Amino acid sequence: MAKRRKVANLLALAVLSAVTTRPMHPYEMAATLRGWNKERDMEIKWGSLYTVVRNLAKHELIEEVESTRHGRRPERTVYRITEAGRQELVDWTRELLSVPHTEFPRFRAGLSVMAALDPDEVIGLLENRLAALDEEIATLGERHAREIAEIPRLFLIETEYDLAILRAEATWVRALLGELTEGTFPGLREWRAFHETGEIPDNLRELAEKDITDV
Amino acid sequence: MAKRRKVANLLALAVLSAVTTRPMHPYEMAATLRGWNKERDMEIKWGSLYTVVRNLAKHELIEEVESTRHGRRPERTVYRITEAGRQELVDWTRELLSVPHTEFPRFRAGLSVMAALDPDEVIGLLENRLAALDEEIATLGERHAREIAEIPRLFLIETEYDLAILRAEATWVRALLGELTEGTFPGLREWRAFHETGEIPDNLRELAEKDITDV
DNA sequence: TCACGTTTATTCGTACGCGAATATACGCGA
DNA sequence: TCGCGTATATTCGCGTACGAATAAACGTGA
Repeated sequence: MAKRRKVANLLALAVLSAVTTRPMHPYEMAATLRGWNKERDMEIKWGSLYTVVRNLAKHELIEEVESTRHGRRPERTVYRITEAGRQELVDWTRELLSVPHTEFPRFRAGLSVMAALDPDEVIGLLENRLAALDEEIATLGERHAREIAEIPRLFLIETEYDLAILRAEATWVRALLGELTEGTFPGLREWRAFHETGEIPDNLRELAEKDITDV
Repeated sequence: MAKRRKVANLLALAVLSAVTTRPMHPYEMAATLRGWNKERDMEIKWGSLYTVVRNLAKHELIEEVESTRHGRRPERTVYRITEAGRQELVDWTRELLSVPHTEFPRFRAGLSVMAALDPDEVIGLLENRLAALDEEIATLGERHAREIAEIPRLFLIETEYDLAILRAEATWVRALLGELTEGTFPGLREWRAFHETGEIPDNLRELAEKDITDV
């Protein structure tokens, strides 16, 4: 499914959704998206805005309406969405909702090299993480409670998703921490020994060389 | 906390962890990382390998050991990790484990523009997603069960994390789907009406213009 | 009213990420 | 032993994302 988009940057999706409401010039798009708090939903780099807008126009997903100049200010080009653009917005949204895309959170990368640290240090680090997670969950939860009074749930749904995932991560970290502090994590002894003596256990050495043919 | 890394690409972290075991030349690093299934843990683009290695060397996190040539083959440069490199690996791992980094999964972006689609279509899309999620959870679960027999849990911990998050997402999607199919999702009527008539309800129009001053 | 910070609005330069190309060597079947 | 597919190993060129620079206009407090 997940096809190649003519303009791949997600900021383009946001721009399309903004110009759906009415024609705008780039800075107005930025203001609109900021007003909608779109920065909470995706990684937006405002430096990419004009590039993205130009690319959208190049591929005729939006088109120029007029170009005016006020006083000595730089020229402002107003764009409107095209039929193809409307189609792209809908099609892209469909894809994002229906096709799970394998993501690589940085925490996952960290976990994958966790063995590089002493287990006792890992305990401390995970405790820090957990505290930060709990705090973020609290903050987000309060904000959501505040906003749900004014904004239809349809437009806060991403926050609810976010909260669910954050809670799941906190739960998982808490469980792992439990195993580590209580010493029930299998292989904990060898892991600790490795960091005390600096010696790699035989079974691990074997593993490290797995699948590596002599080059 | 999260400071600027001299080499920011996560592939650099993987390279550092590879050359920790013994000095290697780039292609050997690739083979090692592939043997460790590092591609499951982070987005790895092999086209970036030589750039990353060069940058690591430039910043003296790894250093050249020897440069040999076999027959007419291109020259092979063997690198070893430096003390600074070892430090970077440890420090980076610490950061990844302890500091939660706000991520922007694509699904979140999709949810944030969900209103662009008809609710009845959304139901179908989410059902697709759920099916795919369930299947992936099953596959991952089986693989984990198979591998835990041979590999210490310490090196499968990312998979367990992955499973936990996938399960949480599946649960959340299932719940949302329930509300949509049973019609208990608040504002569902307005959402549907908007897509039938194409008319934006007054309270939404107001919202859409929120925070946008006349430009 | 004038100095100065903020908002409005866009352009520019470049680092670097990465797809694709390149080129040799090796294994193995016919 | 010859041909061909695959593995070995690295270089190159292009696009684009994005930080930083630019600059006018506006608001406001003294």
